[in-house]
Amino acid sequence: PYTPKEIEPKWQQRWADERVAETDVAAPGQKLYMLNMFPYPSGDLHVGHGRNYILGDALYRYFRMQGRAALNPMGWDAFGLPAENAAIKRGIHPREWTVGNIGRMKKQFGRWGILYDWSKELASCDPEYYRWNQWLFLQLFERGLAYRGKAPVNWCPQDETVLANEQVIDGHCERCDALVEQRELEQWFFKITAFADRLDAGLDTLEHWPEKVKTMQRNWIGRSLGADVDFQVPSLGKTIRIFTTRPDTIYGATFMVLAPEHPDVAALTAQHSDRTAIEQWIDQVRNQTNVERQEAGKEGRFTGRYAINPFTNEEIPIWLGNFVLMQYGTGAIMGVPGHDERDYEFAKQYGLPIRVVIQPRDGSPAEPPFTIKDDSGVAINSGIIDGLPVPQAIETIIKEIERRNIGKGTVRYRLRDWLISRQRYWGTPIPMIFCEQCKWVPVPEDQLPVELPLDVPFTGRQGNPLAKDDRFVNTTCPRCGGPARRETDTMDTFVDSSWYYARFITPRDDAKIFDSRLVNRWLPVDQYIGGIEHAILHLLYARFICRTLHDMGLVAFEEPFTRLFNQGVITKEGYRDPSEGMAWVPLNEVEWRDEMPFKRNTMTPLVPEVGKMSKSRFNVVPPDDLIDRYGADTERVYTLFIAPPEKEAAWSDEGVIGAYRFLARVWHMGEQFTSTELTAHSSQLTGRVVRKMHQTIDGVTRRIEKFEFNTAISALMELSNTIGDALPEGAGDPRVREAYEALLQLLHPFAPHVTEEIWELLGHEGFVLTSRWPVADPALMQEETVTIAVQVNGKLRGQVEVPNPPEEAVVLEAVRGNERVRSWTEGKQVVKTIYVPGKLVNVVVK
RNA sequence: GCGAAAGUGGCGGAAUUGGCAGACGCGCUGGACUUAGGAUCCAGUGGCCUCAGCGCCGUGCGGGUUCGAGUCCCGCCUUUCGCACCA
Repeated sequence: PYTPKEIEPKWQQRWADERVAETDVAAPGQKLYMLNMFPYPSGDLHVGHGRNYILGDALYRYFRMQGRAALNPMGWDAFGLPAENAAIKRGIHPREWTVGNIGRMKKQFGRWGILYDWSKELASCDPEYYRWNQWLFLQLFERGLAYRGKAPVNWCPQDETVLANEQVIDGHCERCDALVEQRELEQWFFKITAFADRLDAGLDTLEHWPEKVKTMQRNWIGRSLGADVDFQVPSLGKTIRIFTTRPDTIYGATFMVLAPEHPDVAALTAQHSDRTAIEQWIDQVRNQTNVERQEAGKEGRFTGRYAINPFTNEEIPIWLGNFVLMQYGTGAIMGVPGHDERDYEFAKQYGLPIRVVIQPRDGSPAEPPFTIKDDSGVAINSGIIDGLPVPQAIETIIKEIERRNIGKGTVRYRLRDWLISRQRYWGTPIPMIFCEQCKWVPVPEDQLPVELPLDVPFTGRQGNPLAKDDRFVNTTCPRCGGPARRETDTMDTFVDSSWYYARFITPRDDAKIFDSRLVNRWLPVDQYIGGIEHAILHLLYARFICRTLHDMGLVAFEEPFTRLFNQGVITKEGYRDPSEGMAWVPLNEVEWRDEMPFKRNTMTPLVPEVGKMSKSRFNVVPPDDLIDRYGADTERVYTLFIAPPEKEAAWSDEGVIGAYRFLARVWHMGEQFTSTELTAHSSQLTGRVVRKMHQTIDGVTRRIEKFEFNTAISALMELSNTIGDALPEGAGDPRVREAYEALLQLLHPFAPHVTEEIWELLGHEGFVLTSRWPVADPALMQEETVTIAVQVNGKLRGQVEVPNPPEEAVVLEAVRGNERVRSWTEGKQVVKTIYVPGKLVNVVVK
């Protein structure tokens, strides 16, 4: 019988002992760098996590069988908040907690039969790794790409730290969902905006990235072309600069709106008739978050001042508005209510004039707000650009603006600099020292790493424990030797993950960040696999840091990941506790879930819900029971079979059995082959088996390359069924046995343990992994006979079996109803060749 | 609101190019073997009928192109995801 429980540990041990996945990066060969995004070691893995790693392993084994020198390393994104929270809550040191989790996860990878090159393992919380984070910081600092700046920043009151813009979702903390506050603080930033244009342009070169991810990055970078234009404000004797993407609508600008934070606001309102009221309003809006402002609707106040529209020379009122953002553009806009929805809404509310300056090309009247931007719109009532289609109008007006020296064509980005300071303990210390005399001084390279002290108290109150550790904080200034204080903020953990893929090549190098020669040989990563949740954060930061490494001359490429694949999540039916903040009560989920949707001890009704596996939803499937009962191969095959890998997939406990039965059948067939002598006896079904084998080799190969693992496995099931049909009589037939062995090889990436075991029982030396991937013979792939359906007047009139498929089939005449079909009636009798090898053909005759 | 993707049996999902719709698997029905079956094996399984016929209907809804449409075109509906005052 098929006993995965005995087979699997044996092979896992063998693979580990033989170090089959260890790659010599200096050895020659056609390189292939596979990488799964290194995980945060949060603890136990469930079958949902498994998808990602099983996928990568199947692919890795496939490439190895293709003879590629493939590298498949793994490491740990080991700094981060959960470790610190665990320390506060349970009194375990973050390091201890993290190391324990790493051990459990590593063991789980082993039980899944996943092959990683553990000789290259790294963890970002090790000083030997994070010292290079610090080194990188210093390099960026030297180049002006790391700087300290005061800016309104996102503050999470729950986690007591600042957050990057990328970590704020709808005004809430990405991690704990607390409402994020705006605070004016001095922090460390990386100047990612200096790379906005290159990061945007580079997306076009990423042919093998999902469009979705590229679109998300494009939107995040937010490149827009437009113009800066200066409007005179005679009463102040100065100009105010606005930014617009629609300079072609400038003749329709009937007012101007400034953000309440705009630096000229004070001067503009200084002599306002009701100064107190307007200042009160400004204060109120300033204290609102963007979300609150949006909820309030369009609100504004007239400043009492006017600007001059440089093209109409009209006086236009200057307003303040809650919908204008100081962070984008110049913090001032020209109001064109005829052609912008927001301006239109504002104008309607305050009775400002609306002027139409663009209309549809066909001359039909434009209904404001008419926002067409392509050449189906034409400028009207617009002086020098009258009659021009929008794109030309934009071009012409920008030239005129530049000629008159009142502005220029500009490119603006939505992207803002990356705030990397975190007021937390468990992260890379920022290697900077503050001295009253010399101000901020970088830690000299030879003093790296600045080590994180391990013996600090975790109270969970009053912020970062580092700041209270005098031995850490007090130091001397590297420049003047006077007393100084260390920076106690640590780096965002996304810094750690922005370059780890390069460190894997030479992970133990203690003299430099990595070996450029070898990194240039192995990188970029050929196949990167991970969740879509990193579409912006990690992948954008990594692309940015890669460019900085490129500019330092350390790497020869600008894009770190050639191919990207985002696997979908695995969902399961479960329940959600609608009462937030209630402690989770452990319970016997299975019994409880079926019986009553109430949380034990509380009687809080739970809401049925299908979703991602999580403890709070009571729908986590731990792999252990599953593997004990059916084996890791079953989980692997089921996980890949369940759905296309990029799609969300619903886990079904019943469905698992199908994968198990399949493997058990393959096993059972193996027993028949091992107990039968080869006799050269030919079964009637042999021809069919041989053809099926070649078709399957071809199909599975193509499907793996296209990440269609689900249909690759279904094709293997078909081959298995076809071979099964030829048994037991066929067991002695060498050609049937050949097909069976091909099945084992094709199946190996998905179910490595069972295929290894049978391979050995069949008397082969060595592992399937080191054997070759089979090759299909196209000549033997074709069907022996082709079924031709004959239709008359569109009705099926029978079928014709054609042995030894002809080069072409012949249509005598094609008809539709009583009508001849023209395109089919050229020539005399032979009208159209419609035979396609391997396919059913409809021959239409009269 | 804007943008993108997707709608196929009881379920997960198949279907190079427009060419046998529903592969493969789950579930279900019947049978075999069994003291037993939540094991295994065999058969069946889209719906309908005047129920075995060379039958009718059928891929979200309504049209269109075509000898032929799940697939292409037009218009709706629904769902999911992303963005959301970015001027």
